[in-house]
Amino acid sequence: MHRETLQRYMNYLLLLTKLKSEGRATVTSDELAVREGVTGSRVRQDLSALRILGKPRQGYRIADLEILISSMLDILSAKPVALVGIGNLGRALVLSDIWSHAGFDLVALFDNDPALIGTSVAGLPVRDAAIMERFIQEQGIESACLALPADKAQAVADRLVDAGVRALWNFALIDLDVPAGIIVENQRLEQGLMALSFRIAKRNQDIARGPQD
Amino acid sequence: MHRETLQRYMNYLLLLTKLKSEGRATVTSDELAVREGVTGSRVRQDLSALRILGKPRQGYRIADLEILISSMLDILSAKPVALVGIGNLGRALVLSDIWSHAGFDLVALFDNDPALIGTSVAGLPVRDAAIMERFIQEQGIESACLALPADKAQAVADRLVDAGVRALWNFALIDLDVPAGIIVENQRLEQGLMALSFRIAKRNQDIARGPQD
DNA sequence: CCGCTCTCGGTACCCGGTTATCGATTCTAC
DNA sequence: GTAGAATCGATAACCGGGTACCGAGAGCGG
Repeated sequence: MHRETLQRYMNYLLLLTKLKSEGRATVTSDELAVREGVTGSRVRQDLSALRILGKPRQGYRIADLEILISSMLDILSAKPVALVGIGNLGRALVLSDIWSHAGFDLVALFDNDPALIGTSVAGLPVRDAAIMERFIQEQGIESACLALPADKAQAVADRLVDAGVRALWNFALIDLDVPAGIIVENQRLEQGLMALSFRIAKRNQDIARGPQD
Repeated sequence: MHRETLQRYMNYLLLLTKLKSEGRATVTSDELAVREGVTGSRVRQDLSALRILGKPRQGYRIADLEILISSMLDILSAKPVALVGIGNLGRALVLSDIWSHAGFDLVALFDNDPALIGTSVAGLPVRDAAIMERFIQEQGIESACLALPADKAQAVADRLVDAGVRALWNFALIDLDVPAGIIVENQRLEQGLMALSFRIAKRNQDIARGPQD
């Protein structure tokens, strides 16, 4: 599945949550399509791929969509995950509610700063990074989040993989080098900002060239 | 230009920086291609679109690529940008070096927490959100970053747009409703984590189905 | 009960992104 | 200087995601 398709599913889910909160029970393919800048045909194909059936003149049942998309993304489970690096970014992530929304259960925090070790964030103790491997092995944790400076990320990633972690969510701006089969999802904040820069430049060019085109 | 193409350019840039730091002066299309999981043909077309010329048996000059890709993304400029919301995420962003790397100059911080107003982060004073509109108008700031809870983001976005901001980098997990012509770049951390969840589920399925396929 | 309308499900088509291919060019080796 | 290898630039072929279209079924109005 292509990244863009996956993103559409996630956006459907976001929109469904909003619709449900408004009391809606069903939604048509065209409604979902407009928000994504895509046609109803595409939405129907997306949903058809998940074996979701709608009804003519009614649309799709929102509850069904939520369950099926969620289970495809496997965000209803509670995969244990560790977070390494309790800086500002790490703390922001700990305090957010994204973990459960994405099927994870944040169970451990690690840092190597003596001033932080032993403190708590959102009820979770910050543990000494020195015991990281042992803890991860004992708990059978297979996912980890790296909220570290770029120069420390590779070394920590190596240690995590050795300890049994098989999926990494990486915020450091480097290309992690990991063995085959280990999943790395890079969250490149910088790229979002660069994309914004590009879009601004493009808009300004377009305006300069022909405002009414 | 499609999002994926844009991302390739940004990844080229990231790799070029790394290569340059290793002392390399030129790079071949195939080298760039491998990292992106794409063919040399595609890279050559990407670069050709920027009117970048390479030389047979040598490749492309890294310095040229950097300049041309950077100027396409307009990341060599220093567009003033304001950041609203000095929580953990906001602080992490202030302290990062992404702004200059993406062609922005972080010039103002805003929050409405009296305990924060007047303090400094990375040398920048946190200003009272009450004077946000005036400051932005006076300084001619056209870009802003929203590092706020979802329930406050829309209201702040409205105020910013009224004050003249025309591009938003939004970390709140909502679809901002803005007038036509205003650019919104959503940085959905949640989606990165969901994508990781999906990829883990998919890998586990693949392994269960046929390890050697 | 009978059309009418709306929306789904499936199919065919289209377009653009990706790959493959080939001639052209330049560097290396001898 | 010449042969050979490597790599670019351009073009053609391919492929798959996206769209358009059409028939079918479900609700609505009379």
